[in-house]
Amino acid sequence: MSVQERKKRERADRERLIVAAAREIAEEHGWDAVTTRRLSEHIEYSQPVLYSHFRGKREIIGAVALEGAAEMAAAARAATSAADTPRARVTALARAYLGFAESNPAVYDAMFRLDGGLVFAHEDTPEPLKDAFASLLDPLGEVAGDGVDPAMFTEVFWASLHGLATLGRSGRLPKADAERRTDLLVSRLIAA
Amino acid sequence: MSVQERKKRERADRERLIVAAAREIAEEHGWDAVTTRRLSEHIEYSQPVLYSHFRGKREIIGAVALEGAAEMAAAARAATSAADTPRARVTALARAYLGFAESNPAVYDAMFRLDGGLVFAHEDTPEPLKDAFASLLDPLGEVAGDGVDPAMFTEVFWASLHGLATLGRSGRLPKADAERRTDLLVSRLIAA
DNA sequence: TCGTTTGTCTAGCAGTGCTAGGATCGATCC
DNA sequence: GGATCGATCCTAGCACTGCTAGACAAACGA
Repeated sequence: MSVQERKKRERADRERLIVAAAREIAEEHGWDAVTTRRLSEHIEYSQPVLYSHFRGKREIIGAVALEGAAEMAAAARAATSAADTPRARVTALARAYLGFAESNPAVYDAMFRLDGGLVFAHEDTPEPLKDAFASLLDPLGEVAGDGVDPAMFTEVFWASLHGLATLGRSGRLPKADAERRTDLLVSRLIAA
Repeated sequence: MSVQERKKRERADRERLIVAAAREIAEEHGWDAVTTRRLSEHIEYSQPVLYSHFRGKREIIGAVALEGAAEMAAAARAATSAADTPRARVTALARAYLGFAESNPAVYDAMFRLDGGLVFAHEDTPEPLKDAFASLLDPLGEVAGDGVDPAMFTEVFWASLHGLATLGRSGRLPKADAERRTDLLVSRLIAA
C-alpha cells in the first residue's frame, strides 16, 4: 500500500514541521509566544490539525524537549571526548552544559523548566532523556569519589549546573563571574 | 486629617489582603489558578481594584516574593543559630532552605522561578532580597575557603540548592535519596 | 447646597487552549 | 465510470485569561 505509506510519511513530516516551528517561535520570542494560533499559522494548517498530532500544547513542549535532549547529549559527548584527563573532561562538560543552556534557552526550558509531560528518573523515562543523563554520568562517574554512587553524584552535579543556568539567565546572579562560579563549582564537587 | 489616615490604613490592609489571597490560592492550586477574577472574588472586590494597587499580575507575584524572602531569611537564621560549628550551621542552612522550598512551593516559585519584576544582584535590589542573601552569606562565608570570595561562594551554594529544589520538586530527580544528595553537596562544597 | 473629587463597578476588548460539527477531497466498490 | 463512504481538514465557537474604558455613586470641600 504505497498510498498509505506516503500518507504516513507526510504525517511524520508535518509532525516534525510542528515541532520545528514551536522551537523556532519559542527560541525567538519565548514560550509564551508559542500559541496554537501562531503555530498553526506558521505551519499553514488550521489549529485542529495540531491536535491530531499532539494531545495539547504540553505534548508539543515534550517533543521539543526530547529533540533537545538528543542534541545536548551529543554536545556533552563532543566536549568530553576532546579532553584527556578526568578533570578536564568534567570541566569541559560543565562548560558545554551551560553553553547549551545559554544558546538554546527555549529548548532548555522545555527540557528542565516547563511541564512537557515527560517522566524523569524512572524506568519508562524516554530513551533520549536516559541517554542525556548517561552522557553526564560517563565523565562524572570518574570523579565521583570512593563510596559515592555515581548516579547520585551525577544528580547533584547536574542540579548544581541547573541552578547556575536558571538563576543566571533570569538575572538573579550577577552577569559577571559566571565562568569563575563554574570553575569553583567544578573544583569543589570533584572528589579530592 | 484622621480621615485620610484611616483611608490610607484601609488601603494598606486591602493590599495585604490581596497578597495574602494570591499566596493562598497559589499555594493551594498553583500560580496558574491565581487569575485576576478568582483573586478579586476572593477579596470581595472587582478586578479593577487590583490594578489600583498593583500594575498587574506580575507585581502581585513580586509582592508575594518579597514577603517570602523575609520569611526565608528568618527561617535561615533560626536554623543556623541553633548550631554551634560552622559545618553544622551550613548543614542546617541547607536543610532549612530545602525545607522552605518544599513547604512553600508557590512562594518559592514567586521568588526564584517566576517573573515578579524584581531586580536581583544589584544595588537597588529590594531590601528583603538583599537580607535573604545576607542570611545565606553569613554562615556560608565561614566555610568559603581561603582566597574565595564569600559572595561568589554563596552564589554557587545557593544555585546548587536551587537546582536540587526545583529539579526535585518537578519530579526530575528520584524522590528517594534527597537527604543524601543534600549531604553530599554540603560536604563537597565546604572548603576542605 | 452644590460642584468636584475619589472610589468602585459593569461591561467589554483582544487574546488563550481546545473542540464540536460540517464541508471537502480522494480512495474504493458496484 | 460514477456513486459511496471514510479520512482529513476547516470554520466557528466555547470558556477562560489579563487588562481597561467609561459609567456611576458616595464622600468631600466650598
